[in-house]
Amino acid sequence: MSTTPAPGSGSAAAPPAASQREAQKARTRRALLDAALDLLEHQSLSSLGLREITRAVGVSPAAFYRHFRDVADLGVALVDEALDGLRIVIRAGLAERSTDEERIDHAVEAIADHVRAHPGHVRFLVRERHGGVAPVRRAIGAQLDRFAEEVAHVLAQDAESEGWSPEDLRMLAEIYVDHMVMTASSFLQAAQGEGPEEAAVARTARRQLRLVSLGRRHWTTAGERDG
Amino acid sequence: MSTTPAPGSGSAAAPPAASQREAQKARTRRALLDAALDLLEHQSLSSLGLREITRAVGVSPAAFYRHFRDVADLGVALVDEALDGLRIVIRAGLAERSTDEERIDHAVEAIADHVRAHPGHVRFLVRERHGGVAPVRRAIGAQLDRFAEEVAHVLAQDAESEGWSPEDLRMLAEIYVDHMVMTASSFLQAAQGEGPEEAAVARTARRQLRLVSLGRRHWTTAGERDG
DNA sequence: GGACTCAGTTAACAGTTGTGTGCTCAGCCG
DNA sequence: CGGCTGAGCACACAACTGTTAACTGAGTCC
Repeated sequence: MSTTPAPGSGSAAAPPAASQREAQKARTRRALLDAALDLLEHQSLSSLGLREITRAVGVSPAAFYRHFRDVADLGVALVDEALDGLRIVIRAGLAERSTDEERIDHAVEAIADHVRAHPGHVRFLVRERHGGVAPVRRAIGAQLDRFAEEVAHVLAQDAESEGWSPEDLRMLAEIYVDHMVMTASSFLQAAQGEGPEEAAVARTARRQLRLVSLGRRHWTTAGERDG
Repeated sequence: MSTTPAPGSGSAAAPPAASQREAQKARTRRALLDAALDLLEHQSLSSLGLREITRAVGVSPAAFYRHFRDVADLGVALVDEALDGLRIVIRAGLAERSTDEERIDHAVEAIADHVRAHPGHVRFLVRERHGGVAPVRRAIGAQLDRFAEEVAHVLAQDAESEGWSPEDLRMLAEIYVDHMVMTASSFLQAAQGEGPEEAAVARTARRQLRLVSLGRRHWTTAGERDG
């Protein structure tokens, strides 16, 4: 049972005048979200039943409707939660470090930490990114899109990015974001004994990022054909 | 309703002495697989019901057991089908073309064609790669693993790969395989009006491959730190 | 302290699900 | 031809699903 707090709740999110009443409401809401996350370890959202969730929490099925319209609605709530955490971690890291080498090491380590701290949220994200529930899939897509835009913006401020078109920066950012998701997924598998161990995953991820970073350095001197 | 043949059935797969009896059996088996694929357009495997499939085909629920033990079992059958097709297409293309530019253009076009020809299979693959049904997830993982190994083997025969360790070749191959899956997924979204159009997806994919290819060319002259 | 709000309850609704048993009858084989 | 095999059928089973309705009672507000 995951009793870890929601990823976003680390720094911001002040308790909004909790009048014992809405405090209790918030607690069961959290319980529903957490129970859903636990159940989603072994299935995907489109097969997760409303009753299944309420049973795990210990409330009646009807109580669910006081918090969410749908299971899909709950899913969308989970998306926001899951990606807010990741964005904060990575963006802060990227902006500060100087050399490529440092940035790569830090980013990979940050991903590993995040996966260790919030495995449920990460699994949910990776699984439902292409999953069967349209609203959730769209929500994840939109969030990752926004994320890529931010990364592109950070990259634009590097000295190396001189002469890069916005389109190419965006393309590069998408490589990074996709790679991040894949790496997170690999860490997750490592954590539960499937596939290579965590150290090997980190090593491969670093090398891949280094190769991309190498391609980036030689891009403008070579590229610019193709329409 | 997809009435397209299975991806693998293009070149090999001779009809194994179809005695009208097992021919009919094979036909309903196909019907079950196709119906499942259609239904999976709007949901994921872990929520796909056995009765749902048989109802779509027009046979009784009990008939299902003559062909598959489980819905998960049917899923594994779909995995083999879906990846056999892709592997043949890509591997053939990669081995023949000479310059990077040609290979990239050809690979992206081959992916686009394959997605157009077998959207259901591709969607299934992308969706269930991280999906909630363990046997299917493992089957896809194993197949993609084998795929990456083959790509690494092809890459090893390039002149550019001199001095590359098997581990680094494998790392590079994984970039390519993951990128291929992501590209296929983007084409799929494009085909149904979500996200950028097909031409834009192809353009971005080509640029990304070009950047990776650039990193590859400068790898050995720069790399080889990190343990 | 009395009216009110509203998170959570109980009970019932009509469908649905996976699985088992025994049957039928077209196709195969000697 | 006659016997056998086995794909598909009809039917029944208990268990489960999402959703609605009316109700309860603790917390809030004036």
